[in-house]
Amino acid sequence: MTAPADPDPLAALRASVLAAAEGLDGAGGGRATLERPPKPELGDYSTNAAMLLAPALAAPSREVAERLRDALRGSLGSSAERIDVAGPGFVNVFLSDRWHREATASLLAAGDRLGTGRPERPLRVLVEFVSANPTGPVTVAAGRGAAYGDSVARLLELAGHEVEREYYLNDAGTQVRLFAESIAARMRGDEPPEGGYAGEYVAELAGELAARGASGDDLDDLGRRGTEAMRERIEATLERFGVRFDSWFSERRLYAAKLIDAAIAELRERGHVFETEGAIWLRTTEFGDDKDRVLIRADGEPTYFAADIAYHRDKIERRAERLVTPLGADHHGYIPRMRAALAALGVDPDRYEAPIMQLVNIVEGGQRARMSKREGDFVTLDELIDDIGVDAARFFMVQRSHDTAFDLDLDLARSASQDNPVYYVQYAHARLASILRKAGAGGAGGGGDEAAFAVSAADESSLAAAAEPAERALLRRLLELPGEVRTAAERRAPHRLIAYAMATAADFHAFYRDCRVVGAERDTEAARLGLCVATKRTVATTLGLIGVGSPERM
RNA sequence: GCGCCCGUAGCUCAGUGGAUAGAGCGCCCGCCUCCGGAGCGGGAGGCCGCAGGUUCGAAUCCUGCCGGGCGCGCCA
Repeated sequence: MTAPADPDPLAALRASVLAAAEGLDGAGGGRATLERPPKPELGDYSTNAAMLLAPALAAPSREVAERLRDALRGSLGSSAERIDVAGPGFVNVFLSDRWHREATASLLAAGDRLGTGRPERPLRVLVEFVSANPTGPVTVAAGRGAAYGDSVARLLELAGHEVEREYYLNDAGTQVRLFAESIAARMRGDEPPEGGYAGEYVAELAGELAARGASGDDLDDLGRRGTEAMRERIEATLERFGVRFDSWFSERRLYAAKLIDAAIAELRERGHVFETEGAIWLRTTEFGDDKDRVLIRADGEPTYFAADIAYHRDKIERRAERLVTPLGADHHGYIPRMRAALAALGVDPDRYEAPIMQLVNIVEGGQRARMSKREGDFVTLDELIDDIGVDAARFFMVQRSHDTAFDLDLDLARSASQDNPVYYVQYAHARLASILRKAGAGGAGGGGDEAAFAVSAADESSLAAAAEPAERALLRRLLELPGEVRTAAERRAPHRLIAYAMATAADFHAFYRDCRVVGAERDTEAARLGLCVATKRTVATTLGLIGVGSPERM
């Protein structure tokens, strides 16, 4: 019974462990983990299942572990070389040469679909991100949201979900009016109004718009032209950053299509709307919010919240099953009311997810750059890219959990550009490319022959077993990719990929040190070249998820 | 005052119940007749904020406290 090229050998191994645990008739085995022991001498993989089962079986965990070990000996057969019980009841598995050979073959058979997931139930996910007001350039803070949101979108796609990237354009309302007034003031040669936009770009924009015949008297027109000009700039910046949207959803469209009225009508119909003090309110306290919220102000204008309800209702009507909406930390107080609004519409609020983006401080010369858009005193994403490049910018911004505020030290990012972590990973990729070129597997004219080579190497019978510890360590690392992608996608945690990429690069460098590839004995060379091909694809895939390039040469 | 987030090595941060807590940077010591030294190996450096609790086992879960960030508008 050969099951060659199992698409995910680790998943298969985990399934065997779970099946064996279930066979012991205890409850609670479902939470069992399959992980790597802290020391390689302890085994290739380890499970804690016995300790979880012990209470239900009313038996000492060591004893349960021994029974589990016996069951696994039967089910794993020749895949396992040895199975131990250790410590309080860990079951440690040492896998055989055969298993390693099959695992290598499976990596190569996966081709460029490496890491691709197939969830039990693929979801339609709408990732709305950046959504910065079109009243100024993209700031670094918004850039972090862009890097994060785009990586989450890429992750969800690779994990097998259907993803739409959307930018919500606040091209209506108070801020746009202020923006228009600021432009008009500059056209007259005046200072912008109190609370207006003081940035130099406003003056430049005023000049451009005047040259194109815009009038300083028509604020609606100025607002429209001004926000459209900024939108184009924003789009260009994000494009440069490697971020592209499937759709730009205009707030103005909500008004034009009477979607706000429709949303409020539905809320009223469902009995959650009331009027007092001349305003129209939504009773969000009924759904866990700590105070009720205004939908229509006493002056008759809908609030931002009302527009946002209409927008999210529209997302639901477009059949989005999950609404992933990274928000700046200063908006986190907004989440309970949005959840309440969705609940009031009869929508499960858990479909709405708002990961909170904590601050990123740009530090230069030991000082924090200020980033107030209205005061025009900020670092733009374009400036950051000019400074440290797209790859470093995306790598650094995704490196840390979205939930953690961190300092991005420009001096460090610049001066470290030789020893930058991003180059560490990219260097591994370039080195791999070089080895494959040397071996003739990369082909002189490009990577075309690499795939053909991989296919021929995917026949496990031609491969030597990975015998060296460094080979096995690298192989096991590569096998983790599907699980890493799944976990990172589920947790909306692309920063895990950085850690994985670094670990993969480190394992590769150790392998490179210990294992001669080109010129090794025939089966060994084939196996090692196969490992190189798979490693190169793994690194490229992982970096690709972060939007970082994988150079063939550096 | 209330709510959310954070507190882990000198610095920036990983680690959402497992074995002796990790990475990068910085510091110290080694390694290029050999597939790329943008690399590798070794070392120093930790009351995982504090105090209780839960359990076979806690950086991880619960409670309280201390410290920091961000919110608490008929602004967006």
